[in-house]
Order: sequence, then structure tokens, then C-alpha cells
Amino acid sequence: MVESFRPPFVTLIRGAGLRATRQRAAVLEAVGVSQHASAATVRGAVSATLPDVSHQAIYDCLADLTRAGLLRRIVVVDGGPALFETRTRDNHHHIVCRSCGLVVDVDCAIGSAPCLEASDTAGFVIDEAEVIYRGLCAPCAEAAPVVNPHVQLPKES
Amino acid sequence: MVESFRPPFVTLIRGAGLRATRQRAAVLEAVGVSQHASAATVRGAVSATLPDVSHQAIYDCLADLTRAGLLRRIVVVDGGPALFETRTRDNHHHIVCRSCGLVVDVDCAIGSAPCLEASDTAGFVIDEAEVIYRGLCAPCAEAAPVVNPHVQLPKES
DNA sequence: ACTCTTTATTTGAATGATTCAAAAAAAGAG
DNA sequence: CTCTTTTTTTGAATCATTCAAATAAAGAGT
Repeated sequence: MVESFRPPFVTLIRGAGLRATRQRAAVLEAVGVSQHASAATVRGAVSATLPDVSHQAIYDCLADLTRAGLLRRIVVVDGGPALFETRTRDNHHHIVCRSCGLVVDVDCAIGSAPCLEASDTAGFVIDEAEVIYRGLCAPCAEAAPVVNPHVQLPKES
Repeated sequence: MVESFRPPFVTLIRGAGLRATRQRAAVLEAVGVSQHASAATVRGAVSATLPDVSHQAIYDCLADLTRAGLLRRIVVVDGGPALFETRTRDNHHHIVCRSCGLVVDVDCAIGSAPCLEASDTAGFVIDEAEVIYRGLCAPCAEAAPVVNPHVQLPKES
């Protein structure tokens, strides 16, 4: 059952050396639309056009696209699901709202270099620095009279 | 069956407003000894003196001690177990070896302030910045002719 | 020390994101 | 259009962690 793919996604996928399947195109599109989407979110979006996608296909596509460099995988909430984004290879970081789980991109704080400067590298050869800022987004900060440090974050962003 | 507790741990625990139980003292000691220990590691250490500790007690103790500020909980490996450490409230960061999982503390890179300076806070009220450096520790860097970006990290540090 | 109320621990089952494995289906080279 | 390879489906399994009810220990007061 061959439908018409939206060219750009297929091109991207083939360009990354992967076979262009409906599932992969849909997953890539879904991640692009829903910024910082979890596998569950992606599945929800994809099933709008492909009602019978298996969750395994979602996980496989996300893993393949991530390995191919078309997606980036992040985990910003302890115990929460992994999130995926289409901005790759630019070493940006993230701000996460403790209350609603909103994730926003931030450019590297320390100049344009991938902020690999640790005060003491303890002999390590460092190739990546991941920075996660936490706090409250504007709406949540306004709504919160007292910040409760024990709030349980929603598992879904 | 009251044994003799090592005073310091009991004092610390009571000082934090918690009841001093054998399990809590043993857990606190275990985390202090095994730097960056997982719940499983802690259980292993604790069961040397308390052979019948339940895993639930380990999780409860770790959660209680963390809530009381005597422990800090971190997750440095995607999908890996949470690790606990006794250095709290000093905003230090971590370097993680991609190969062997070794975790080492690093002081904040951006001066002594808790490096909360994001380039653009997007309206968020930020209260924490978590930094995780990744790479290879000295022994692993020497042992690795080619760095394989797909190595699966051991779940245990 | 002894009793009582509160808080912890044990016991055993459940959750949820993710992964494994085998069979069926689709992609794309020739 | 066929064939081989790669994907997807299907269905079960894993692992850290959590929930819930019953039992036990802590510590204040006597």
C-alpha cells in the first residue's frame, strides 16, 4: 500500500543511508512537529496516519534515526521517558520546567564551543558536556505561590 | 536486637529529623564508602551487616536520606540506575566514563556560583543547572584504539 | 524497664519504559 | 517482477522502581 511520501523526509532518510519507510518518515515528521517528543507522543502522532504502527516500530525508528544522526535523544526528567528532537549536532542544552515538564532549547552558555571546560578533568578525555537547567516556566512560576521541591513531575512533557 | 551504632551516622540521621534505624545508618555508611553507589550496590554493602534487608528498605532509606538532605541522587547514564552520593548542597557536577561507567566529581566550571547562567532563559526562573561531562577515563582511553560511539554502558557503576 | 503511638521495614505484587525474539511484510537492487 | 535484505509486527520479557498491606522497631512518657 504505497502512498505518496512527503519528499523532504524521504530524502533525509535516504541521505542518511536508511531505507525510506512510511514509519520512519512519519516518525521523523512527528518529532519535528511535536518538539521534544517521547516515544508515546510520537506513537500518538504517527498513528493518526498509520493507525496500526506497533510501539516496537516506533522504538526501532527512533533508534535508527538517532543512530543515523537525524534525531537526538535526551532524558531530562529522572525516571521520565526519553525525548527526541530534530536539532542535532549543534551542542545545545535544555531548560526543563519542574512543574509542567516543558522543555526549551538553550544555546551553549560558554561561548560557541561545546562547553567542554571542566575545572578539573581528572584525567578524562571529555567529548561532551550535557547541561540541564531546571526551574519553572513563566506560567508555572506565576501560578506557584510557594515552590514545592517535592513536586512529582508529569512523565509526559 | 540492638547492636552498637557508629555514633556519627546516628547523629547525622537524628540531626536531620529522622529516626535512627540500623538500616538507615548502614545505608548512609554504604553510600559514603562506595562513592556514587546505586541502590543495588548499596544493598550489597548493607547486606554484609544486615543480611535480611529488603530492597524496599534500601529504596525507602535512600529516598528518606535524600529528602532529608543527607544524600544526593543523580542519574548520569541514560537508562541506568540512580546513583547516590554524600556530597550535598555544594552544586558539584560529574564526569562519566562512557566505557566503564566510572563517575568522578567535578567542581562547578563557571566560578563558584551554581552556574545558573543560561544564554537565554526563555522566561524560566532557573534554580539549578546540572552538568554531566562524558568521555573516557584515563585507563579506558588508553585501552581504546578507536572510540566506539555505540558502546553499551554497564548499568552498574 | 514497660507501654503506647508513630514511623519503618518486610513481604509480595505491580508499574512503565524499553528491549528481545521469531514470524510476516515491505524496500529496493537487478 | 523476483529475490535478498532490511523492517515491521506480534507477543513476551526485563529491570529499576513503586504501591500496599501486615509486621516490627523507635522513642516519648511513665
